[in-house]
Amino acid sequence: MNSASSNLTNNATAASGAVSPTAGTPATPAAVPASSVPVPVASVNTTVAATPAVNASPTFSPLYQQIKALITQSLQSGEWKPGELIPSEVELAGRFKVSQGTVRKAIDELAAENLVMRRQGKGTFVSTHHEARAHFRFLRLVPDEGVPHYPESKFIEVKRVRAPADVARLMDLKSGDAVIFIKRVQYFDGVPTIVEELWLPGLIFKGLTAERLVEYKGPMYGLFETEFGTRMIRASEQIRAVCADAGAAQLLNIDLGTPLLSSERVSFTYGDKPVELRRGLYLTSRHHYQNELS
Amino acid sequence: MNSASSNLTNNATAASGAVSPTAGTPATPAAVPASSVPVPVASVNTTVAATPAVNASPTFSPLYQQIKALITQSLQSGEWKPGELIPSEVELAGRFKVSQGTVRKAIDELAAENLVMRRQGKGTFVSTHHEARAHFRFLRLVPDEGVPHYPESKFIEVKRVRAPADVARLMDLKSGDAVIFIKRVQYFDGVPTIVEELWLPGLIFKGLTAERLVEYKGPMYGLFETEFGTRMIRASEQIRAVCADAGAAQLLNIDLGTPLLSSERVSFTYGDKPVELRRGLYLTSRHHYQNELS
DNA sequence: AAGTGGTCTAGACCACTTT
DNA sequence: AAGTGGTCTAGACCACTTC
Repeated sequence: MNSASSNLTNNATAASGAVSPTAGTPATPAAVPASSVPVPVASVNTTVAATPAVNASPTFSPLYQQIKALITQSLQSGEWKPGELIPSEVELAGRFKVSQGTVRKAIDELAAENLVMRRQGKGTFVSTHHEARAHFRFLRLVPDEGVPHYPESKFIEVKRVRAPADVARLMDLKSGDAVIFIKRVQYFDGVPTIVEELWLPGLIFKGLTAERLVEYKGPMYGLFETEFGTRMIRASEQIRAVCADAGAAQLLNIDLGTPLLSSERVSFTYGDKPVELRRGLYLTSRHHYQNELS
Repeated sequence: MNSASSNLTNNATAASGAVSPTAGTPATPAAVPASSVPVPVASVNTTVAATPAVNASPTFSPLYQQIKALITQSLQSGEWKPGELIPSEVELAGRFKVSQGTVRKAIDELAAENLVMRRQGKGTFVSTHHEARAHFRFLRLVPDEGVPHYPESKFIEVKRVRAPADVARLMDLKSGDAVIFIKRVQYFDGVPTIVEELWLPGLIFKGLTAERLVEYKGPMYGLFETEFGTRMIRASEQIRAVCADAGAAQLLNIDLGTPLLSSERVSFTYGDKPVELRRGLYLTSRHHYQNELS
């Protein structure tokens, strides 16, 4: 009988029990007033109430992971926009009915994944691609000598097309779905160094035109984030060495057959959803691809 | 008067004060018996007593960073060897006279840097290159199709030489210092795919011969770790596209001029000390260099 | 049952930023 | 002074592994 509510394996319940200086009522040990017990958004063994679909099965996940998911949802939904301040740890703890430490651990992971940035004394901010330090997160090509700086873009082509089979497969679309195709050349100090082709889902990037790309100053990912509400948060890249074909040779002003670094990159937004395919050819005679292994 | 010891900015002191249910002696609030106060290895604003050299200046560093440094020293000194179990968090907390939470945070970071591996219920182990999961930490070349597996090695040359200027510079040696030079070809499914040259400091790798390399089965880093007490913990890599020269073409059985991926990699051991220079040429017609950006 | 890491809470204080 | 994140402690309980 006193185990009436003990099947709640929620850690928070146990912890609240530790606050039990209210244990002056030995007669009804199980009769804890519901109102005095903090009600976390979820128990350890169940999914967060607000979580839509997906996890109907008994999913084991620590509280802080559930909080992390909730915060991520707010990021995804645009409740807090890139560059903005999110609520303080104390406030979030209150909202989710958990301790500050738990919120802290959730935010720690989000910061490690570059979704948010902490600044002591100021607060926690939503990461944005409109920042010097974010500019080279996905562009690893740096000059052999001198300081890295952002290249200039010249757009060769921007059009709406139907996705070829290989593109569709990589972007989780159906073959023939509408996509935006972009081709551009990038210059470092006036030297053409990168030629790349991009594919973006037409549905999300409706209204993306050559004009908007040209007039926009700054990294393309900044434009995507601000104008299309789509933020790239990670990418997977495959690199090869290839020979320059006629097209690349002309655009990069190099000899046919010059070795180029080929990169095929798929970028993902929240929920591991692929939202960009990028195929680039890098001239590596005065630049190199820098990678840190750990 | 009761602030007699408040100029001690050590957090531990403050926390110990919180244990003050011993506050039955209001007459002498500042007279806390020294023996009852845990004496951390260091205060927040000073360097750990055991730390040799380097930080004589007033160095600000959180306790857990100091603990992390102490643990790293024990790893470096070989007190706990690769693959071995390190003392439990509780034990380390006792040794360093800090709370388990502080040790925990220190180990969290070491685990994030792949220096140790935690296993719930078992303990924390020193990372080792003798493990399946470690094998591809530094080798990012994976087959376009099929499951990655470790290549076979064929050694072309192993000799003691004097370090050329460029090699010496990258490895923090003096030009002319003794180094071990290794040249080998690596095969995937019998297909020659990688030709690479390695330079290792002669002082550290004294006694490294072709025989020992050939007879040793498994990753070279495993051999280095076990036989020479030198563990690679991170590396910095520069990648380019180049054309196969005569030597590479012959070893890889390809046409002269075939595009190859060129990698120059410097590997570091504890204390960010460079201990290996590796220059590789990768054939990327059936393999690619895989990189995750985040 | 005992020991390990993993989670969660609560409360203190510190360092930094802004008002 | 007030608010934020950053550090540190203490203690509880959970999940997993081993004896």
